[in-house]
Amino acid sequence: MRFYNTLTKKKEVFKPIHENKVKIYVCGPTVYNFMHLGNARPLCVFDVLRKYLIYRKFDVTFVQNFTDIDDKIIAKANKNGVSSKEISDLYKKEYQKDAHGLGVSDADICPTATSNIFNMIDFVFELIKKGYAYKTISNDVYFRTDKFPEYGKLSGQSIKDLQIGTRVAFNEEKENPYDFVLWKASKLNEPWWPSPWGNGRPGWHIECSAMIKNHLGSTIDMHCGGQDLVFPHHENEIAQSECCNGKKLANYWIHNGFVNINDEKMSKSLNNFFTVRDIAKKFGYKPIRYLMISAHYRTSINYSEAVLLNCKSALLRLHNCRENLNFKINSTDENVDYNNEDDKLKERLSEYKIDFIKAMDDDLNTADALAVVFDLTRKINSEFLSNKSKLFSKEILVFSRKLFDELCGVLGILGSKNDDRVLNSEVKKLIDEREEARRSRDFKKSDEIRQKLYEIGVILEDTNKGVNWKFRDLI
RNA sequence: GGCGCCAUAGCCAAGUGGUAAGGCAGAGGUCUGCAAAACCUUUAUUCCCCAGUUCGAAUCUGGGUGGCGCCUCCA
Repeated sequence: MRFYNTLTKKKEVFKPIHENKVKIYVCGPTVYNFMHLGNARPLCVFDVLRKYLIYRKFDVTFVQNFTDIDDKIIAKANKNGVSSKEISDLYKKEYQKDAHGLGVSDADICPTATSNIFNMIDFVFELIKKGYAYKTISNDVYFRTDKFPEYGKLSGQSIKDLQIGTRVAFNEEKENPYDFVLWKASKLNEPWWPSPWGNGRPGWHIECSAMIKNHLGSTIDMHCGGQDLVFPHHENEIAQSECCNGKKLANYWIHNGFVNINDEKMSKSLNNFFTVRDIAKKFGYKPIRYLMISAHYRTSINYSEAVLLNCKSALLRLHNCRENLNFKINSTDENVDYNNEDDKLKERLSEYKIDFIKAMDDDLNTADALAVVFDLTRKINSEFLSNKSKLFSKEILVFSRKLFDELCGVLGILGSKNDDRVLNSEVKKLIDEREEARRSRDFKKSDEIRQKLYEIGVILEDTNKGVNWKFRDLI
């Protein structure tokens, strides 16, 4: 298994610190608004990473934080005349709703910044003690970047060249323009916590460093996040953590690409963002997840309605395969014997799993893995589900379904199964009525009922084994 | 100014030295009462352009062109 490591700028063989245990930290959202499509990218991508590692029998501890204290939260709270906590609690809840819709599993630990304040204070205290940080006359605390010679090793930036840049705010209290804030002295109308440097609140970068140390320890296996976090956020995390702990922060740094609109980064500041909630209302959650993994995680993807509809169609093919296979299993006689042919078929089917793993092992190539899933779909359709296909034992059919579910499960792309829901009696009656009309060759009536059912949300397909029905809204 | 990424069919997208995966859309056929779903066939002599290296280049090197990102909060 190999991953592209931002730190070394090459694909590396993945080797966890402790045999088969993997500690992962993902930078989570600042909760001051609904999740937008850009936020959904790392969420889906790293959820697939996690599911894949678990699939490959790793013991994964997955931590994703919530930044619940921040300028934007405070600004929104003050604007709405409520507390910061009310804002962050609300959007945290809404974030989780969308995350679940996207098929994302809850992290093993999802700490909030405000529940780790004391760890942050300890962390800053330690940095000051070791000479890596200093307090200003305004009671802010800054990190001393020039005390860490390796500063810039993740992003490939050197402080010297950065100083040519024009975008850094001038602050005469700082020893060096690139020193970054660890602790902010309390201002009017802001939440604060007591500290050795006076009342205040933590800076953004220190939150992650402290939460990692608290929940995962000094060194973790993987640190993940969006490409825009490489500099300065992750660079600063490295500086803080490695100076404080004297140990490497993370062995593998994994960064996802952006979601673009017309080739431009989707962001709140550009005001070109779409919320996941709005898109899901229109197209459902599953096509969004599909879109996020349809390309390799490090490339940028463009969002448009046309592309999302494309994803929905692709997903429909997979969904049909599973539901048709299910129908086939439910309508297959128990007394068809398993035979040698089935053994050979099992072997051939297992090759798809090998290809899937090969794709995923190569820096989580979900696009290639999807191609394997589609190849398997064609195999299942042509082998078992075509009109000409012969009789198969239930065992081999169930084997195929298990394999199919297994691969789709790692990617998290398929929604609930048809049989997770039951038809109500009125719909059942209509289906029977249509069958009756069809048997007596009253096609006008049977087509009318079929159309009516379609409008209610049930699709009927006539097969040689009887009528196969599907819910229309499962994707 | 510094650092970095990208360009493959109508659209989305793998492939990164051995002769262009997969999906959507399109065309033709099979099946069906008609559908739907599915299957079969078909859809890039060519990978932004130019030059070079090589027996061989979408893939490597150099030079262009076009687009984007980070260096300020950001996924």
